[in-house]
Amino acid sequence: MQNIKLAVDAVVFGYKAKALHVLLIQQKFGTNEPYWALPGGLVKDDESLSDAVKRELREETNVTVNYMEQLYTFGDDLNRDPRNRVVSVAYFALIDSSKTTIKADTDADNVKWFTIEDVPALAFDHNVILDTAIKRLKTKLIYQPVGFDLLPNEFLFSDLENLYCTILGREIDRRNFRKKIISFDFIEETDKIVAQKAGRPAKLFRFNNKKYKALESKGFHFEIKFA
Amino acid sequence: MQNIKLAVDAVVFGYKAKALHVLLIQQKFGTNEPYWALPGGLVKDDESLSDAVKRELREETNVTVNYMEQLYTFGDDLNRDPRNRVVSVAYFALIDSSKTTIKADTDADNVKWFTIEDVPALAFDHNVILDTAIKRLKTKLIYQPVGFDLLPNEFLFSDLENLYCTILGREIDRRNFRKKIISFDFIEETDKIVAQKAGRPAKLFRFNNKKYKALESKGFHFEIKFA
DNA sequence: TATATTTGTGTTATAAACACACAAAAACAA
DNA sequence: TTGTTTTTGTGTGTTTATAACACAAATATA
Repeated sequence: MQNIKLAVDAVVFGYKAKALHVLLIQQKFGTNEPYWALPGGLVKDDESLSDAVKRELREETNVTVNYMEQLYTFGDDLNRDPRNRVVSVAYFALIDSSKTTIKADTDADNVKWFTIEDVPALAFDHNVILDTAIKRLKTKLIYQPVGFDLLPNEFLFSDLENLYCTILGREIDRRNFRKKIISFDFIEETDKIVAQKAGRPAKLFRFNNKKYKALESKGFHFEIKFA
Repeated sequence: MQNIKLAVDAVVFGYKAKALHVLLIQQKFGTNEPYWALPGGLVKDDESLSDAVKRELREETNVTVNYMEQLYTFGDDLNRDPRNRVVSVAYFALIDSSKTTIKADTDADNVKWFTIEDVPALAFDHNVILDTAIKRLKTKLIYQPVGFDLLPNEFLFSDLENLYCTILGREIDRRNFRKKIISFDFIEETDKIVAQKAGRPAKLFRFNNKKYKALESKGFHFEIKFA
């Protein structure tokens, strides 16, 4: 008779104030020390894995995500949860944080965005899960147009560029970046222009997912590489 | 009280007779219809996921793999196993089939290599798992030097080329392919020359994993693309 | 010794990536 | 109102990588 518990955890990324953020929760456990942790919990018997993540995210953080995929299943460390043998299927999610208001709900005590640099020591092996997710995000940014899932529908070029710079952690040439992105047919220039804090006002752009999907099905491969 | 079983399954690829093969088993289940299936089974309480796969592979097929990584966790279909709720963590493995002799062992009835084209209807959702693994193999061939894990230590260029052609399912230019591969510092020419069935004898080449790892850690990115 | 088969090799053309600097539009301060 | 600061917007030449392409060398076999 097997006695292994199955859980799901979610790494939810958002991009605010020119920095990559991750969504963490602090659960109330009686008088236990209040570790921060990734949102997640045990899977129910009659529930799919992806439904379980969505339910936990709803219950604990009240967010809905733009993009989600399975990340990795953590089950090699037998004591990752000291109480039980728990295997966790981790998910990777992206969110437009500008249109989301997080709130503590039923079983969570506290929900908060942390910039990646300020993430504290987390419960269980959640720092390892987070590191895995950050690596995945970096490679996905290059090979798939997931950056747009971290931004509002209509975005400034400078925000997109800054997102790539800060997440990948390197300088990029503004002109070459812009040239490349604009060469994609699924990037649309709107006729809206917004004022900045200082300097010349900027155009808003839009990512057309329908056009992207059409191109992708014709064999197009998104890729953004820079030195 | 949760009642979900946790299993592991392995998709083991081999390359023989100029074709991609996968290792399947047929278990004895009393008088049940003998479906072919991926090697795998339930995880033990005191065993890591990767140990579980290795154990099942040893017990059921007696192979040791060159390369293994976690593939995906299948747990969205609640009835993928009609008997119980079973969530399976699938692994992806590569093997040099020339130096491996498979054999039926303790709890397996029958073990066999199938070419990808000849794979029958498998047990559970194993055809879905296999398809996922094939996709993963195709992308890994392009971005990581895993092709060498399907070949003997010392291999013919024509075998490597044929491996890429058949797995990716497209023609490649022999001269450009060779030029590219040889340009990598981790490909070594041996001084061995072997006779062919017909035609000019060919040199043996070797993949130097140590050199590859050194380059990789310096930021080198393997990539093979062809039109 | 001629024929079939497989290995081995170079060059040119085309496309993509890289490096690089200045003008335009606005806000703010003097 | 003028100049200073800040941010957006744009083009070209250089270098590197990919793409296309054909014939000679070495062996086995008829």
